[in-house]
Amino acid sequence: MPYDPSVIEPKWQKFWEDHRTFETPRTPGDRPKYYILDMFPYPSGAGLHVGHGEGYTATDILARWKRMCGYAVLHPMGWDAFGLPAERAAVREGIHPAIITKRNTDNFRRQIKRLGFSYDWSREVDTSHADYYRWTQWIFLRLHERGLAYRADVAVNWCPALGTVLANEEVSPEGTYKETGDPVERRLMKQWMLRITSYAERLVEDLELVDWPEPVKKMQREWIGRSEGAHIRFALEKGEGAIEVFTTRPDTLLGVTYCVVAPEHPLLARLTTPAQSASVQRYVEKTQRKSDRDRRADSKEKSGVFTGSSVIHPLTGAKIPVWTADYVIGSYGTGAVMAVPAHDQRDFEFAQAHSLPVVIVVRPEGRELSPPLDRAFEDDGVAVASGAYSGLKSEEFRRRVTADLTAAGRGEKKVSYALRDWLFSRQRYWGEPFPLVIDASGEAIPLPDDALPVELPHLEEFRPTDDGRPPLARATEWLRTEVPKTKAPAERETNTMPQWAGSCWYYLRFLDPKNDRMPFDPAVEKAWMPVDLYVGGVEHAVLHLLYARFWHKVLYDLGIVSTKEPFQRLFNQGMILAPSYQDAQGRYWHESAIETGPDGLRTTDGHLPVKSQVEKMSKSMLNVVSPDDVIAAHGADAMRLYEMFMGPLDATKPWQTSGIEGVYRFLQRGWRLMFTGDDDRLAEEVKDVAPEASARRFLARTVSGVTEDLKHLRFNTAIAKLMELVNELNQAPVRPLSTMRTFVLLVAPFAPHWAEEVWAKLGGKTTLAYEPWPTFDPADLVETEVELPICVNGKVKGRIMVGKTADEAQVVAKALADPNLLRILAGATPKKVIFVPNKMVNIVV
RNA sequence: GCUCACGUAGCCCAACGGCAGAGGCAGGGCACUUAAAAUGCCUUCAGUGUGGGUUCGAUUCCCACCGUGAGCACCA
Repeated sequence: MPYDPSVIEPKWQKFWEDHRTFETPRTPGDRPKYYILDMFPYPSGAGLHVGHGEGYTATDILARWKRMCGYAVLHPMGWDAFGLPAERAAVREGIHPAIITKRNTDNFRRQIKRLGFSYDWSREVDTSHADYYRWTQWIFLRLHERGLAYRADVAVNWCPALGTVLANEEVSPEGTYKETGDPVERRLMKQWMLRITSYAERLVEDLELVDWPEPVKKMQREWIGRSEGAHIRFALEKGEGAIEVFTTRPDTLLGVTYCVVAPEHPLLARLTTPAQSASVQRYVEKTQRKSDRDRRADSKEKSGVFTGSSVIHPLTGAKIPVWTADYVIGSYGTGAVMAVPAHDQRDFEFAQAHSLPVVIVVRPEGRELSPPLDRAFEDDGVAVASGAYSGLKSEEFRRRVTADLTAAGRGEKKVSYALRDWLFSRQRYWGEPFPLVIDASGEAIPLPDDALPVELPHLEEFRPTDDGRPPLARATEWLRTEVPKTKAPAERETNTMPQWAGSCWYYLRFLDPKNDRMPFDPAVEKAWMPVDLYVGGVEHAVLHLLYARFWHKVLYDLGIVSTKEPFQRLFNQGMILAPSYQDAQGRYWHESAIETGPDGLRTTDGHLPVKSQVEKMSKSMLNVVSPDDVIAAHGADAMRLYEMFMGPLDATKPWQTSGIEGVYRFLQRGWRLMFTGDDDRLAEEVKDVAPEASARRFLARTVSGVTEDLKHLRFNTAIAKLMELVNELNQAPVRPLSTMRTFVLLVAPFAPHWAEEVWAKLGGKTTLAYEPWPTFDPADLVETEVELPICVNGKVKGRIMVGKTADEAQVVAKALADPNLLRILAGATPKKVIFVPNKMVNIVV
């Protein structure tokens, strides 16, 4: 039988399933553990795409390799199954989201299984099942007990198109929902919040503990936005109280020429004088109407109005006018700033626009700064015109003035974060219900643990109610309940948790997925955590990874997890793009409708000229590659190999349908190395003999190279080395059986079905999944002789063979004796000779 | 606007600062075949985006610019 993936792949998938080949014991026992995790998918209606396949293939290769290296490998898969798309499909199709979700997860499972991944399916979890979200609710109660969950009237990101609010992290800089591009507006609503800000410091600090890509750490640091500075109080000129500002530059305190409060600032009304009342009110209203997007777009012109009031400078006692302007953000710092136009570009622009004075109080070291400035000088330097502080360097100034203000009770050192609390409720049906009730007075009362799960009631209609309440308000029976202790009437919360909730802890549930007494057994947690390698797309750099880290730290504080961080090593696979074809009208054509004409690419039908470009895969661009089609044509093993062979795992790279031919041929050639004809006859060249020295060395190099590449996730070069080995063996008159066995084991993690089948044909009695990974004799890697290039002035002019241990004198003597080199040197005396052992000789004349 | 990553044959991609090519696709030739496909063998193809610098020697390190991609964007 020739190599036929459509026969052997289902056969081995069934074998693995029947024999529970990849079920993992409850704890690793005395073997070293390796927890390798994929970011579990949201099972969309579109099915698996090749981008999923890339990450899952990479982790599967590593999982299989680690098993062969003797590790206890935990490699689970599950479904992030709550979410908006299923709910929208439910409205559209009139089918319950649970049914749609089941349909989608069934399809995903089928597609994933068809790729032959070695997941332990007995640990599968689904975040939308009550036996899972029961524990999501349980964790919420722990958050609530610790004061980390609270309800507040907050200005939220309301998305009218979706009919729900969104977290800050879900809104793009343009003021749209990141997923769909629908516009988002500001609205004041009572919402559940999680106090992630109280973990801000640790979320920054503990990034030091993990082995993550630097860009991801950077994005998290920037999102958290830690900055050190001071709070300084400017007393109101009239009446009690003060404006408190946050600044990172207390050393510019003497350069303050005005203060600004945000239009949302609580003191604004008190500050506004009757004479200014009308213009301030007009300004505030104008600002409120502006979306975030407009506010940002208008950022070039610094608008604002004078309040009519002044505050007292905490050091000089001078009167400082107070303005309100929308360039100051109400929700950051204290919502008020001291403006130093000479040393802050934004303040400078505002001062220019409104003819406010500019006072220079810092000059660059070794240089004077003279007015008028054409822009702010924002660097550190030396203080000038700052009374007793004059002459101090900025750093020293900051320390001293902060201490002085503290002593005077007018300020103190302060760290500020850009991170805001996490908006944790959504006006949706298809999410986790909150485990609490709201009594007649409007107070939220948590339910006891034994009341969990609070199950989602069945609904037929998933749109918001006519009076604008969330879909759950339609479940009138479910809604009416009582306070558990007092039996007083109460209502359930009609909001649900956001999609991120379930994915915040799924990696822990995988450890003990069937446990019905607790989320997971702490003993099991200790044995497996942390996740050793977590692979997924970089799009989750801030959202999911920040939220999960936050929950994990809360669980750590509760003493139910043993590690500070959940994911020790993170790897982001690159995006896979695909060529798309567009005619002059901008219409897209599928690759199959394109041919090469005399003047370039054109459509086969009608011969319209088209241009091709490489873009993100998308339905509308007709360039989506489906794993089902690829598998049907070339099999899962070829698909796996090609996904890895395209290029480095972290690179963005284009899918080329023709590229898969190469790896498919590799599998066929590998097969034919061992078997000929239509029966299972061994090829004549395969003999049970010991390999010759040179063949042994080649194999040792391959084993060593592939092993090294696997360590560093360099799958593309590992596969290239296996191809080299096939090319080499193909030429060889004799193919020792032991060499062929080693070859098969090396291929096994990459193309497991192929490898199992060949292994069995070569006499294997059972799966090779736990066969020891091939080793080699290091002596075989040592070359006794090497060919050295001889350079003259850096250019290669010849090459000589020398012994590996030859010293400089020997090598140079041999080089200078080379007739060709003698001719090139033409009697010139070498000025200098550079000798790099085993690398090269460079003669400089 | 700011930050980061990446630019190597027609294409995808390799090369501890040391011979630019490991591998694959596509192209060409030959063999097998009545023919084609498949297969096997052989083979063409770049001097590394541009301009400087460091070095005996640069695809690799540094600077500037161009191009592509990603992230951030009044955070005081």
